[in-house]
Amino acid sequence: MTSRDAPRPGRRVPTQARSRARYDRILEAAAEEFAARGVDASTVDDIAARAGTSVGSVYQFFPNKQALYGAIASRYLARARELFEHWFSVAMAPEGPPWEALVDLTVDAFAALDRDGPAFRAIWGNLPHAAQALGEAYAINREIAARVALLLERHAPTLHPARRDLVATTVVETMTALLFVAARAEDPPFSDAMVAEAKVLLKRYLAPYARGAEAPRDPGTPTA
Amino acid sequence: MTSRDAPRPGRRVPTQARSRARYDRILEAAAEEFAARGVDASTVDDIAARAGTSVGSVYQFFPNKQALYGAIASRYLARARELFEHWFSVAMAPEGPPWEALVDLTVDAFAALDRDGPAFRAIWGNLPHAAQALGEAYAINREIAARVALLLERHAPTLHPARRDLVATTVVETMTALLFVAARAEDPPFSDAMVAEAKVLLKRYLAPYARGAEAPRDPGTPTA
Amino acid sequence: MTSRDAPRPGRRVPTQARSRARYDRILEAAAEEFAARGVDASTVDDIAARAGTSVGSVYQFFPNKQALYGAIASRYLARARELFEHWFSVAMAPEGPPWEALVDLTVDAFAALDRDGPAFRAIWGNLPHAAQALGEAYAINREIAARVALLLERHAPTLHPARRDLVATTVVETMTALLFVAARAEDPPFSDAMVAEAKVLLKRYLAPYARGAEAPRDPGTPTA
Amino acid sequence: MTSRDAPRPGRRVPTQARSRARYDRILEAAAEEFAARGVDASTVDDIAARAGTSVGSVYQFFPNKQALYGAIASRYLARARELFEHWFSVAMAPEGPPWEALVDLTVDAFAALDRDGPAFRAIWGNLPHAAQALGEAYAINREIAARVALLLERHAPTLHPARRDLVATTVVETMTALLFVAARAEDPPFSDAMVAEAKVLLKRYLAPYARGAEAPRDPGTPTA
DNA sequence: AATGAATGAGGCTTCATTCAT
DNA sequence: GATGAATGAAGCCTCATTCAT
Repeated sequence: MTSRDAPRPGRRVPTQARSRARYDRILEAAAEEFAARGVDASTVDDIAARAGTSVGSVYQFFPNKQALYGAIASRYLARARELFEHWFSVAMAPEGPPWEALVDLTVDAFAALDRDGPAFRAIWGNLPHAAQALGEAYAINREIAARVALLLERHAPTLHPARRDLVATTVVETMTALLFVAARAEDPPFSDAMVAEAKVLLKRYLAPYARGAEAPRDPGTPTA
Repeated sequence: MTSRDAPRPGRRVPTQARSRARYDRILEAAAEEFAARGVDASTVDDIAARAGTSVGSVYQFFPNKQALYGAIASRYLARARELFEHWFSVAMAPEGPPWEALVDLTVDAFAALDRDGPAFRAIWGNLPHAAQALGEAYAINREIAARVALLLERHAPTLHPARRDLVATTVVETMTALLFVAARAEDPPFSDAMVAEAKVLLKRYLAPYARGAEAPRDPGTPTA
Repeated sequence: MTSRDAPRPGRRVPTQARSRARYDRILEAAAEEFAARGVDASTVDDIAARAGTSVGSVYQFFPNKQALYGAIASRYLARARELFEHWFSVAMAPEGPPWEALVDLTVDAFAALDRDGPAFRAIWGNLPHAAQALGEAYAINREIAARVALLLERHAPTLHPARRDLVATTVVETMTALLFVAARAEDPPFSDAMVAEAKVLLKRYLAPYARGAEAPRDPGTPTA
Repeated sequence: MTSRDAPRPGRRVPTQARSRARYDRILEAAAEEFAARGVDASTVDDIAARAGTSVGSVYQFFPNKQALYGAIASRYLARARELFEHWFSVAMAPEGPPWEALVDLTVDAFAALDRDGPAFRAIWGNLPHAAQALGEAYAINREIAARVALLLERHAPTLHPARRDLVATTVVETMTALLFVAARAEDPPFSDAMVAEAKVLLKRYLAPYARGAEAPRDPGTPTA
């Protein structure tokens, strides 16, 4: 992950490693600033200072402030994709876990992703910047929702495709919102409770869909 | 919170009809700008132009840009409070509606609130500014959640108080997130579907709690 | 020239006149800075300070630094055009002055133009900026040379058109260069002598062409 | 002016072949950049890249960017001096060429100097930098004009010394300006025509002075 | 000696806020 | 009160120069 192959012992990690470390520190600092004050209120100078470097170095790696947001988001997305790829295979296995377990696993996975740092808060608290930073029409949630829709296709096959997208969007937005609250909270027990409650909510919401049919008797299912 | 008379700090609330109209136009213009480009990217000049006035007039009514956000949020909150007051009395009536209807009514009421203009998007899309604008530790959602907790007290009396707050927060954040998506969508049918789905979700989530007990058999209820 | 029509006596010149004066002061200051240190070495802050205003005011009138150069050049060009228009009519008159007088008049006119301020030095000492400031392919000298070519058409009708452009260019570049030296010199007598010498040079150069034919015997005329 | 040995301030003049080549490449690259975009718009990085080295190497040889301009100008001047030295001796010879031939030779020599590379354009297109780079009060043209004055002393001995300087300056500025236009032109035939025209102009201008007296009847000679 | 990553001063420009009219 | 020109602090970004490798 760090360098390609083991350099001659005791040498030559320098520039590469130095650079890489600096890059990481900058990204981390940016995420912290973005999470704490918002993208717009964060200054590149402050980010550099927090990263222990100079503005110049920031611009060595990133063409502008937006690009910092973009890099953070991309990183996060890459990891999120990995996660999904993993749960996908798990979920697809002939003897895969029941869907409830899948919800638990997914929420936990995302919650873990969030805990890894302030990146999560930086991204979801500044979503309007995503479009600018990742290409005009791009939306992170859209991408994640598309993957959730695929899961639904397996676990709620009778759900009408159009409805499926609606449900996927609902799931993603809800999970995101609740995990965001959890991530923002200073109080760890509360965070944990929030994560747990998110699971409860999602499972109650999805249960009727997952039952294999659209649960005709459920009072909450719209007739239209 | 800000009493009607006694025009303290935030400059004076205009009385003359002319002024009042201008004040409203400014707030409306600000909400539109905030919703469209975000608070930070909106300039006071643009807001004034959109309102058909001059910067000077904006500063006649508002001490600074943040105050515009604050005023929009306050207005929104005031209306939300009214709504709650109303549903409260309805819900409290001896022969009040069943809780499911209450969910429908509330979601619809909020959805209507959103439709009244871009204020909703302006507020929820720029939440980080809420603290700055409304006082350091203030959070809109907290206030709304507190009122939801009161409703829960009536409809899910057996829910442990601590849990109640958690549930209230969950409900508010979820509803907010989903209505935000609905409000943001360009596509009206999708918006409507989203609102409908929000009701479904909330009802499925709350049903076990509302059943009068913590629904011991529900698989989603955490044991801890 | 200043305001369109006499305002009610004792009133309403204010804003208009104020603004206009500021605009002029800024342009003057810019010309001085550009002439003294070059466009690139001049800072907008210094220009504003020299003009007795703030940067903001500079940007109220000009979108960027280049535009200052552009405005100075345009102004100069407009006046130069006026001059030419004038000499044109004089030169075209049935009993117009002999061409030698025309050279004197033109050089004097331009020399006067230069004396009006540092604009001349600002422009000709920073010519490379002309293209950027006035539109990609634009060149001031080209425009002036084109007008000189018209004069040549009258006074040296036998000169081959292609040659005419060459001569016009030569005249303009030479006059410009010499007047530039004169304008740059701190020593007024030297400046005057330089201007006089420029006339001498141009007249000696043009005499053979003006004689009505290409002066076959002139040893300096190339055979090719 | 800067003696060849004794490598004082401006860092050391390289001796090793490798170094020498690099030094030359850097200077050439700098001249090209300066000619193409101007001194201020050229970055040291771009120069290094064009020279196929690194910034560090540039600073090995030159203490700062100005010094690059200075070195280019010095080099050019050195060659110009050589040229003059040569024509001097030619012109001084008992049976030297007539002055007209000398003009042709000189213009051609300078034109050749220009063609040797972009150095000429780099220097004359960025004259404001000459003072900074070569010492506060220094002016290249002054030095060249001084040498031309020496030639005049021989060929127009009756010219009053004060006048002589004026004429020398006029000659230098004119020649420079015209050759600059020629050097800048993309179109080779036009360049050649321009050079030819410059000879024509100079010969017509100098003829009366060279005739050995101040040509009393010449209409262009000022009486003052 | 060569390299190029790191530094940070400083320039351009924006825009919240003030204030003269 | 209303207007919008004026102000200037502050942010983004560039690039000359330094310095560790």
